[in-house]
Amino acid sequence: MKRQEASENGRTGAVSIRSVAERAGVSIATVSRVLNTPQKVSQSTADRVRKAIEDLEYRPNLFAKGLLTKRSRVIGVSLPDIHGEFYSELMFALDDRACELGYHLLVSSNAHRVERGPGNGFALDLVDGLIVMLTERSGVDIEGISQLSHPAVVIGFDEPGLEVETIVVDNETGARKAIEHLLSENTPDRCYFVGAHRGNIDSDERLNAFCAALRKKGHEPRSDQIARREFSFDWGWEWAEGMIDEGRLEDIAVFAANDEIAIGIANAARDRGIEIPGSLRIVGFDDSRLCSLVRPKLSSVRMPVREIGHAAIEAIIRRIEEPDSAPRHARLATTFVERESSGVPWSM
Amino acid sequence: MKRQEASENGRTGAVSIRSVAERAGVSIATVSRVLNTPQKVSQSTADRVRKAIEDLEYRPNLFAKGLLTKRSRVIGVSLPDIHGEFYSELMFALDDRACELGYHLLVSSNAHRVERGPGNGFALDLVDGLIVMLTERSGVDIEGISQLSHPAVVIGFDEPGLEVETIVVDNETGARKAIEHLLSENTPDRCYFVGAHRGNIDSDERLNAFCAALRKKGHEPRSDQIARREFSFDWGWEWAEGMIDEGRLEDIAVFAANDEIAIGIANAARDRGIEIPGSLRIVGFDDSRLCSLVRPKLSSVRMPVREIGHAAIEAIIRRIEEPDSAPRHARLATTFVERESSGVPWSM
DNA sequence: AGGATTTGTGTAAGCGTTTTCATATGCTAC
DNA sequence: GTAGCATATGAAAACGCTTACACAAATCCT
Repeated sequence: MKRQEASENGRTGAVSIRSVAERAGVSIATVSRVLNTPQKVSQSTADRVRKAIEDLEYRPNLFAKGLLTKRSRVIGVSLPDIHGEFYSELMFALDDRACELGYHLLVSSNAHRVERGPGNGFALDLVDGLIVMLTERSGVDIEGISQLSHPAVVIGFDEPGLEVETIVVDNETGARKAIEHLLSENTPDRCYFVGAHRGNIDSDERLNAFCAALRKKGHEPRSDQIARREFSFDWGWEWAEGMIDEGRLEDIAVFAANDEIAIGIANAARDRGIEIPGSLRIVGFDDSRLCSLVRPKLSSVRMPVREIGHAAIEAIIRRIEEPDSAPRHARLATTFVERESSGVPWSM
Repeated sequence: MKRQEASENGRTGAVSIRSVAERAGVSIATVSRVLNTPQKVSQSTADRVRKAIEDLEYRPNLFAKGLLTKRSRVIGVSLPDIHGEFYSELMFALDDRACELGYHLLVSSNAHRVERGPGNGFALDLVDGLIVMLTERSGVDIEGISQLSHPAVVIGFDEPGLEVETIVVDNETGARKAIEHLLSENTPDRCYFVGAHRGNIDSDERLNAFCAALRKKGHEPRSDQIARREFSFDWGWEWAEGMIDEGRLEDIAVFAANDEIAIGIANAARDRGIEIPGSLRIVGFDDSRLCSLVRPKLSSVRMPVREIGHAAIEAIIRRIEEPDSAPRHARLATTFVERESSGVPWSM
């Protein structure tokens, strides 16, 4: 009914280091050495042991191993409740590098929610280290993270004297370029920012860049130039509808805090016959694949997602292997990507 | 420099079940029982032990526990190299349910690639069970999966006598509805299918539904009505350009095997002044968020992503807890979602 | 009231590894 | 030829936990 091997070894895991040792006619210590420190074993014995391992399809028990070594080669990843392309891109990047370096990913998007379900928190004690991604300034105990008994890396939040390794994106550079681009054709009093709620780290930083650029032009942003709610298509749409109703969506430039908002605005404008970029110029943020899928193609600011993922993995592994090294703080650049939606108005 | 607690307990893990036992004045067996079988311990001792656990911030060592119980409450998830919304939605659904049931997710998109990197294969022996998602008919050893020493659930592939639990999507129902919808306004000889390469399970099934519907109308699909390459925007675009060059993209209906292809086609058509749905009617597949972001809004076929994720988790946990129960085979329905891109041609 | 059961707790035997220490073997060097 | 050393292997002690078994005390029955 079952397979030959299966019944031969009895049940799962029945083939232990002991079986291998017996079959190869050596002690279990030697088997262990063949696996971990081959240079300490003579060629001939090693070959014999390896043969036995293969014959028996032996795989070391990771629990036993972990019990001794306190290592699992598993990295915990805690993500905020974000959806969309960004999530999958980041996961791929993380997984990619982790795989290369012989690690695995234990993922949770719920980990940060306070004690959800019976699996209290994370399988914290199984992982060698933790990558935590933050998007909100509040509600997270950054102090707590740095005092975890595990090595940790934080993505998305940084602060001068933080005792934890961090990786952040430099929203400022890309955003500034984007806004300066808009300001080259529109006066600062006719530029608008549409973002997520106050407290969202990225949205706030993008807004700061926006305000700074306007001020540099000698214009103090009016409160009506700034709208905040959430990172969604619907919010962009709604905002745009409101503007149109007041007859104010023409001959202006909008810097949206992400691509979805930007597309919401663009769609509303389009449906009401407002030309992009003829009368309304728009720049999004994230440079997601959406940008090239919509018409006109959306100008945006590129997030270095792959780089973030790779850096995070490398950072956490460094922390795991050299826990006493000083935590580093990486800052990855964003870059403005010009497409059609922010073209020079009369170029059409 | 460090925290009080930290130095008190020495290093990580220094607080073991033994420390708790001593502090509470009981044996380690009792501590273990308080944690695992509280009903076997008197109220008063239990309280005392729990107090000690709290004071010491004791957390059981999962490796030691796993060594005995052979359980980690971790589920392995192996995903194919898919990008986009689908991935993140599925992950959320999986995580969501897993969390609720006290399990964690060990994820890899590389696991299926043959022995990539030093972390050979999966951290297979740490997980209690495996969820494997398949998209290609070839290159995967389904026999191998079913004979893994671990419980397993396969998403995306099914076959009559398979000895492994499966969860598949019924591409046929939704696809048929979609095509019948197209056929209500277009003759079968003017309907086209644009999909991914042969061998992709979903694309093939969708194509089958397409052909079946056409045959039912008494029309044997011509080879030029079927185009296959990949699930991408660019492929859709390219196909459409080719059709336009031959002057054949008008007064027809297209069933695309996913939303991206559909949008590629729609964009190409739009740029060349072909009206949708006036002259070209399109239906996509997946019902991703893209559908509502593009203009005209894209008709599509909804994949029950959340349901798949939830079902997969429930299935694998059932297999873990009752390994001898007969493997079930779930088939989840898809549903046609009508939007603008497939509207009645003259309704505009 | 005395044996039978139930209840609460401790003792100790593993679980499958890694790793220290001791031992044995074969060399090199005097 | 024997002291000295590198090399190859084995014995055994952890690692932190669960659980079968043993035992004492408290509870129950007739």
